[in-house]
Amino acid sequence: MPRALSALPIASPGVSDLDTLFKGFADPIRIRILNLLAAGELCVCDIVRILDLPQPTVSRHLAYLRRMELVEATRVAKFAHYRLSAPSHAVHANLVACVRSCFVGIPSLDAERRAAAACVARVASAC
Amino acid sequence: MPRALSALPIASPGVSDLDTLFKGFADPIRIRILNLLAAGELCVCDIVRILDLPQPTVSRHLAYLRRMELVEATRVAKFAHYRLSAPSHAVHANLVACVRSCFVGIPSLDAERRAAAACVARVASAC
DNA sequence: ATATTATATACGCTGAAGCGAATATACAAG
DNA sequence: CTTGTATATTCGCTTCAGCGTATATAATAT
Repeated sequence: MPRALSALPIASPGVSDLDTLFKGFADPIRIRILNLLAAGELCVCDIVRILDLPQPTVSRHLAYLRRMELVEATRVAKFAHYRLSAPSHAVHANLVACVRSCFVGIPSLDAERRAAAACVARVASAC
Repeated sequence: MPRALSALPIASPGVSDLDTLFKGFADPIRIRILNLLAAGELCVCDIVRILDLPQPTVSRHLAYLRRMELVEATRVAKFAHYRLSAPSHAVHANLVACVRSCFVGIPSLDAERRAAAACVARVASAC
């Protein structure tokens, strides 16, 4: 009796999956957004405020990241809450881990990640 | 007496360095080329043969990777020998490590890397 | 209903990247 | 010098991504 394939986690990606993944990271604004989301779930207005960018710019990049399946969103009342998706394969997992480890020590990213963490800390309520 | 900064290796990159780095990986052909070079130094004709792509296409992507400082080349007689550059910071190092570890198990990349390794093995001589 | 806040999308434009085909350069061999 | 092999670059073209502006949608409040 053959073993069932494991449900979701970690399949073998094709080259085009890798391409998609790296393209998701291949923009300075998206790098900054992914760095923020490494601190936890944020709504669009938090990201706009922390990165100090026009809202349509942020929304467009978030839509791009959603298409690449690098982030997920849920709507809670007026707010769209974005978070990093669970990695779908080893390379994806590695890149997310890299955001959490290798990005530390880069001053501008450190500052933005701290601001995001403060936002996440003010949990459910205002922000 | 303050400690001297270590010579070349591992400085703190800016966001635009990260952007440059990820853009280098953000193309299926470049992913395949970087995967080949993980096996060792190769000349352009090897890469052309293994990937079965037009030579100008390969040369153009190699030029791109050179500009991004992801690869280096030395000319030996008629042949341009390409290899991965030494990582210039932690994120770069992480990505190169990812090529060597996470790319393993992806069938098409495995096959191409094996072909490259065979090429590298036929060391100095023909190939 | 109207206004306000949050978010997403469409439009027109610009710039960069990719391709195939052709051409240029570099070197070796005859 | 001519030929042949290896590599790089240029050209014209197309596609895509990014931007700012404006507009659409969604939910809440008045």
